[in-house]
Amino acid sequence: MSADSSLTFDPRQALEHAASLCERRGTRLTELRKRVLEIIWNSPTPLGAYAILDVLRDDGRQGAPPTVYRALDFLLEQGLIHRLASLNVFTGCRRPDSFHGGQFLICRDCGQVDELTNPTVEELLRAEAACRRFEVLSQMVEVLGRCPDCQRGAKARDR
Amino acid sequence: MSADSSLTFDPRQALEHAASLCERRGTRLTELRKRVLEIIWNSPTPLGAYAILDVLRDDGRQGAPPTVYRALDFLLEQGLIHRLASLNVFTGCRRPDSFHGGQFLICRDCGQVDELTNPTVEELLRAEAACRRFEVLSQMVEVLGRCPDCQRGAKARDR
DNA sequence: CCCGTTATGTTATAAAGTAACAATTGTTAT
DNA sequence: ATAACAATTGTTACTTTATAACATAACGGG
Ligand SMILES: [Zn+2]
Ligand SMILES: [Zn+2]
Ligand SMILES: [Zn+2]
Ligand SMILES: [Zn+2]
Repeated sequence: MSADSSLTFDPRQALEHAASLCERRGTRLTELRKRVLEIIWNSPTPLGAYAILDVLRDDGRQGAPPTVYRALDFLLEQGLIHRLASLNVFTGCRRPDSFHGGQFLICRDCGQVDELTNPTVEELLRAEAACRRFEVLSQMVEVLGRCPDCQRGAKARDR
Repeated sequence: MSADSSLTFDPRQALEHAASLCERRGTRLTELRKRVLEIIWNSPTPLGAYAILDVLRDDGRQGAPPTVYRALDFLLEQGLIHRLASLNVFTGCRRPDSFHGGQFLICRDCGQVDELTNPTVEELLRAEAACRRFEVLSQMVEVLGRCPDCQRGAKARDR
């Protein structure tokens, strides 16, 4: 196990990282986009677009659905967030440097999410695609289940 | 490469297979549910719930969204179809005998879908989950890209 | 400063999914 | 048979998620 400086875990670090990434790329992480990213990182569980919109409105900012969806589109393009299609929610990417398909463990009960980055899975899928002459554009892996905490909770209740 | 009698590719076979499966399980593949499954299998590309509803109405049958969603829920429970979360569509399962997480190659351009059943991918994900003490309930792999046909089409247009 | 580009504000609407209750059909036990 | 119960389907109304279309504002190079 080696430390990996590119792994982001806390909001502040993620935002700084995102800012420098966008600068390097010549893309514009505007105030709105940065704020949406911050809202996502500040949440313990992934948020839906309308939940993000609610927070923006609490900020006092005007906004309608397109405001949020456009910011989300940008962040998705930049690989700064992932979309969990099975739940219609968005979560911050912990490895925004390298574009990659998302791999997630999603807790059915508490909604918490753990991002995997298993290169073997990605390669296996690429290989499967290649032998079918299928050109891969993006990959999405979503594993639904129960996190350790929620398993304990359920067991405790069983007694 | 060995032939596998449990692989279904055409609607008629899939329906027969589904009927016998449900009979063995003591679950009821009613006319409505069977018809929804047939509609899904008859379509060259996965269908959304409302597209299925349109076909039902063409049949002359009454129906509202819940009619379709309930039938879809049943078919999902029985493992007779999969839901592609990234597109909000449903597709017939080619291996309904063994419950499994879905693994799909989805063509961005024509919408056609190829179902993979790579046990190594499933095992790898289970292993990743296990070493995080995460209890797996279901898996979903969606690879978005371009099928061979659509690659050729795009190339032809490039000339 | 001017002008083209990009980003955001705004209104309205489409698409996907569900809650709640009524009516019907199927099943089981007298 | 028929009453009682369970499962399925019909029906109405609604919530949530996402996008289209157009107006306004901010940015950035000459
Ligand atoms: Zn990521
Ligand atoms: Zn949990
Ligand atoms: Zn399947
Ligand atoms: Zn195609």
